[in-house]
Parts: sequence; C-alpha cells; structure tokens
Amino acid sequence: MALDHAILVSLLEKPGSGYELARRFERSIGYFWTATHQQIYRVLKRMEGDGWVDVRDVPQHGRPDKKEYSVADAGRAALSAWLAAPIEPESVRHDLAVKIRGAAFDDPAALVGEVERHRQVHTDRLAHYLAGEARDFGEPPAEGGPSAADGPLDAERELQHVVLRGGIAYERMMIVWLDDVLATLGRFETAR
Amino acid sequence: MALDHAILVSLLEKPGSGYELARRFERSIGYFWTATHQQIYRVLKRMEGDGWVDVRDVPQHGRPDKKEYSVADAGRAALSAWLAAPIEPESVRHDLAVKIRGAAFDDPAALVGEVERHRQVHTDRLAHYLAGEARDFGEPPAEGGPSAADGPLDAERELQHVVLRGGIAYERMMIVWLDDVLATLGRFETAR
DNA sequence: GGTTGCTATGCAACGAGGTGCATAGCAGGA
DNA sequence: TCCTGCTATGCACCTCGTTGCATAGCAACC
Repeated sequence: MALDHAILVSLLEKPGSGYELARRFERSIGYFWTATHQQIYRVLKRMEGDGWVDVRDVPQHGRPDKKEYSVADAGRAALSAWLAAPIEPESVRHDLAVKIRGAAFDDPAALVGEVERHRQVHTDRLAHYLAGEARDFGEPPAEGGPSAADGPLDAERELQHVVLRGGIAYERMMIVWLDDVLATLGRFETAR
Repeated sequence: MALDHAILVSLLEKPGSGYELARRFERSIGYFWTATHQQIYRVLKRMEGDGWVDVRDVPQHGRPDKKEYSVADAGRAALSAWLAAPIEPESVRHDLAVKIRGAAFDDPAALVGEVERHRQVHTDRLAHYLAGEARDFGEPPAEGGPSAADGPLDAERELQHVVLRGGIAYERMMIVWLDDVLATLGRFETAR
C-alpha cells in the first residue's frame, strides 16, 4: 500500500494539513496517485499513532484551526525501507479498453462521443502539464549545456521534473492512440 | 464497477468457466484489467443470481467438472447500458512515480536497479504484444489498401486490434520514459 | 437577510479487492 | 512412494477506497 508513502513524500516536499494534502492530491500528485480526503485523514491518524508523523496545531484567523503534519524520523525510515523494497509493476484498470472491446457486441459508432470526451480530457491535462513545466522548470540554461557552474543538482526538482515528463509522454501517447481508436470506429460508421 | 462488464465482454468473445476466465485475465485481458479468481467467481455467482449469465455444467474426464458461463439477454442489456453511460477517465496509481519523487529524500542512485527491473518488464510485455499482434493480426492485405474485397469488417477483431495497439503504444512510451528516468538518476550518481 | 461556497476535520457504512486456506482428483517426476 | 503441480471451485477474513453525511465558522453574493 503506497498511499502512506505518497503522503510521506508529499509531506517531505512540504508539511501541511490533511486538507492541504487533499488539495495537492487533486492537483499535481493526483495525476499519478488519487486519494480522497477521507483516506488521507484516516492514514494521517494511523501514521500519527505509529509515530511516523508529527502534528502541530496551527490556529488561524477567520477559519478553523488546522493540524500541520510533518514527517518524523520513524516515517523517514519507513519510507527508506519501502524505497529499497521492490514493487510489482502496477496493476492496470482501463475502463475505456473494456468499452472498446465491448462495443463489438453493441454499436461501435455509439462510442465515438465517449472517446472524443476522453480525448478532450487528455488534451486538457497535457496543456496543464506543459503550462506547469514551463512555469516550474522553464527554459534550460543553454550556453554550453549543463555544467558545474549551474550549481549543485537539485534532486527534488530534477526528479519532480522527470515524473512530470512521464505524465506529458503519457498524455501525448493517449491522444495519438485515441485518434487511432476514432479512426477505427469511423471505419465502422461508414461501413454501414 | 467495470469488472462485471469486463467479464461480460470476455464471455461474449467466448463462453467459459470461472477458471478459464481467470486465466484469460492473467494473459491478454489482464494487461488492461486485472482480477483474481476469487473476484471472478464471486461476480459470476452474483451475475448468475441476477440472470445476467447462464450456466451449463460440463462434465470432464480426468479433471473436475466445470461450469461454463455464457451471457444471457439481461447481461447483454446491462452491458449496452454501461456502454452508453459516460465513465470518468480512470484514476491512476503509479507506485514508481511516488518512488522516484521519494528518492529525492533518500539515495536516488539506489533506485537504478528497481527502474531497470521495471524497464525489463515493459520490454518483455512489448515483445509479448508484438508477437501476439503478428500471430493474430498478421500483415495488412497491402495491394491497394483496404477495399470491399477484403470482406466485411470484423468489428470484434478490429477493436481487439486497436486495444492491442494501445498496449503497444503504452509499453513503448514507458520504455522511453524509463530511459529518461535512468539518465536523470545517472546524473546524480556521477554528481557525487 | 438568506443562500451559497470555502476551509477544516471527521464518523458510519458499504462495496471492491486481495490473501490465505480448503477440497479433490489426476498427471508426472524424483 | 511421495511430492509437486495443474484443473476447478469456493469460504472467511481483512484491508482499501468511496459515498453520504455532519459540524462549524467565516466570506461573498444576491
């Protein structure tokens, strides 16, 4: 179960409350790991009991107090152990692929709208990622390529960037494939 | 919940027992939808109760009898209804992405072996897909492109093929991205 | 002045998914 | 001869994930 570890990583990148974590999972992290606020509160409570995270009550003006969580030593150790252990390549759940194969026993052309809708979602996400990349990682320094003069490598930043590049590659692939799907479905539409 | 529908699609493609379904989910279907035999037996029992599938006892020699399931009218109707309803783009769970971002707070170089292992899995899957594509979908007819002379379009076959092409595109993308990850991790290794 | 919406946390219940284990006959190898 | 492994189905249990609901103060809008 990696939700624990996803939360730990997020808290290491920046401490925050359950509510703030939930919003991060909606935004950036949510693109490769989803979680509702319920799960997050539950896991935070458990990790607090296990001494993996520390809590600090933060009074706020004009809004309810929040509990700011940060990673304790035991949490860091647990994360290290998890990082060192091999994980199985993730199990996949592609509803749309099931639908496409199922369409053979129904009306293939009726699926066109649904596929176009998914394509739109992926185009939007791609635009979102590219905007985030331009904002957070900007242009490369150029001028003779990377050198020691660029300062020490920032692992956190570099690794966030490579994960984002993965998201970009994924969305681009999906768009190309969904176009392929639309072309395939279109052949049936014209065939009748 | 799409496991019901994944099973219905599989049974429409070819009736079979729970055991056979479980093996299909390990092989071809399992690449875009995983399920254990436990889930499958449970769902089959429920669908039988709901009249979605028909059962037929098939005695076998030298091995236990099996129950062969096939899709009933009610099941077909349920599938049609599901196909017509919009689904949300699937929620993702990329353990490896969590690990990569988490590596910033540990030893990035220690992740190289794990990433290489995943890369190997994806190369193997790609080879498996390509072999399956060559076997089941062979070479295009060529000679003037597709024409009415190729016979009526086989929806089942065409749609299975486009899903398989999606799997191939996914594996290719993953391999390219994992090489990117390895290059990124390598920069830290040499940087220390 | 009432409604809507945001921050912030949490309980209760349900459904989905996964692990371990059990049964049971037959085949094949050590 | 024993052990392993395959076909075939299933129970019990536990965890994970999701939905609905509740509370509660403040801000903004109509």
